[in-house]
Amino acid sequence: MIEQKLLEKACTAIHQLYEQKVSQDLIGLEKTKREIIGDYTLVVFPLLKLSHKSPEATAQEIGNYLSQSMPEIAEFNVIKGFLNLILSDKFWLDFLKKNAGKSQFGFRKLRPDRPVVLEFSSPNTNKPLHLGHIRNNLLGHSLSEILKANGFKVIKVNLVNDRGIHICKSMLAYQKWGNNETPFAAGIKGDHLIGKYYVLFNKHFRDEIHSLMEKGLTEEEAEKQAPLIIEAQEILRKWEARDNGTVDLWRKMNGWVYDGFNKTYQNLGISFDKIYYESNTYLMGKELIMEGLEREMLIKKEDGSIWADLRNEGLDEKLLLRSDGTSVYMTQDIGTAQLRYDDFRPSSMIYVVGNEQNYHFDVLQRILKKLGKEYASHIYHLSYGMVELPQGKMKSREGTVVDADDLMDEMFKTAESTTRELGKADELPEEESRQLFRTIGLGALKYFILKVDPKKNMLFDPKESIDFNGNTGPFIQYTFARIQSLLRKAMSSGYAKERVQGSLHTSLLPLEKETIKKLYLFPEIVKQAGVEMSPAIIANYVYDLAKGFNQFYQEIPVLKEENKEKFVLRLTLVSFTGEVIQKSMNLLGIDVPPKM
RNA sequence: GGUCCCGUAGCUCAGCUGGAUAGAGCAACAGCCUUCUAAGCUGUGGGUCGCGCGUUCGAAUCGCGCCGGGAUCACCA
Repeated sequence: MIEQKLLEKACTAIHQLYEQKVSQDLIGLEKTKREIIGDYTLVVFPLLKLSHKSPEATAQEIGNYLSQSMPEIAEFNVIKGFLNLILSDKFWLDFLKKNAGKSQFGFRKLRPDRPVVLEFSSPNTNKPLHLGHIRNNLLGHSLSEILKANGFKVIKVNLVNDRGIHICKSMLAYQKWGNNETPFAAGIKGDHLIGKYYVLFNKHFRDEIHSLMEKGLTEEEAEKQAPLIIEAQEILRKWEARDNGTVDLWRKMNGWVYDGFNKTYQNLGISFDKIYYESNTYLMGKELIMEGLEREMLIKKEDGSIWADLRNEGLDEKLLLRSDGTSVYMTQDIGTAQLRYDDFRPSSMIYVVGNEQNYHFDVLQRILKKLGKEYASHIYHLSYGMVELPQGKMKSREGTVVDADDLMDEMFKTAESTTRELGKADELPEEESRQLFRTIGLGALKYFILKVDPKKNMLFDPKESIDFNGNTGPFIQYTFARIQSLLRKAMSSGYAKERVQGSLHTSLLPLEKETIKKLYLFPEIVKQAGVEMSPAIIANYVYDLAKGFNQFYQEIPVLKEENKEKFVLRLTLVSFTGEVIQKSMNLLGIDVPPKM
């Protein structure tokens, strides 16, 4: 990387010129602002106490030294104490020649380390997936691709919350009002069918609460005494006691949900290497807790409940097993962590889970540490923000959710109508058109979500459909399609054969250089996205690249260029840009179409 | 109340490991298709970077204090 070399040389320069040792962190090196001529800018202000000269003089002296000792530097200028370095066209051309067409460009070789276990999705089995889950799934999938690009072996795992009071509510409602309905007979996806009964339960539950409150109970009392919740709790007890009928129903209904989830996952284009079920992992959790109790890492209260005492860490006590011996959410997460560790001996375990669970993961990590698990310090919670609607947070029970399947269907339809309006599907065969609408619709949706910093809450307004113009997935896909079209034409012209042999000795136009500089950034962007676990960094980068390329494309002819060197340069630049756009989009889990 | 997160153009978002006149897109307005795909390109207008104080040669960026919004603190998940 040229930045590193510039920094080292700058240190040497200071040492030579001012006889002072200097560490690299004191030197500010950054990309030159767009309005100013230059490629890299060295900020000299922090160096003035070493040079004892004016900013201008210092910049001038360092500039002289650097341009003499580095052939890559063609010239430099000094503006207001900023030293702007201009690299030679040859440097950029060499970079282009060396990396264009290289399939590994920007990606690290596989490290010998142990794998990374990445958990995402983690749905409850009582309702279908919604937009919040989409964000989770897209982040998880993209992150796995980004980590792979950074040389990690990644194991994608899903933890299905298949047991607990929530599924019992759906089961109860189904028993009462289901008439043995099946997804097949009803003609709806299994997860939606179960969701229907979950909503039904809550509707009747609310009714019961209201009538109890009219009889003088407080809301809190009513919520505990309503017959429906008592019946649901009874189902949970039967389930834990392995009651045959209950377990059979549970199995049947969960099976429907899995079929539904699998369709949604497939539609979204995501997959897992291993699926854990809470109904299995909570037992391991119990075991670990009993073990921790024996070794006096945990405490037991008089009523028999078991707790972790975190008060000397500034937190409170945390319940791990109820007085009746049943487990809570934390119980199974402890078990799951251990199972994962035993299964894969990972170097780290990443959890993609919403920021509403920040406290939970903080506590989980501390408890595992308390239990003496060394892997506790290698747990990372990728805490992402909520997707909010204009009226606030999505709430399943209040019906204010954007359903994942509906949203995808809507995206496909919008993609279709927009594409047809533009007349772009006219010559495509039916099957290809269908594929294209999917690619574009998903591209718009995925990019819309992934371009936002994962940590931040984001807003989705269902009334305003997701855009296809401007800073969007389709914009980038379109740029890629134009590139492919141009390359196809070049191939048929016969010139293309000379592409690789071209010596590329020519000068660069500003728009050419701008694009090359953006391509040069790609490896660093991939690395940064990995370190920060942020697909948004890739998304914003590839938009910038596509935007810049479109300016180039608009202003500078490629196929009509008669100078062979320039033709070869531009064609190389075009195909390389296509490669990097494709790689970037794939890191986001987005496909790019050959035509659109 | 304790802890944590957020507050940048009318709207959605970048920029935040301190650096030069704070950037995109959408929306509005004005241009560009006998030239490689106009889902594109160019231009105009639009900002007390929530407020105040501090650190610094230099603060949207760091620190402190307010104001506003959100999350969380369950024998829920």
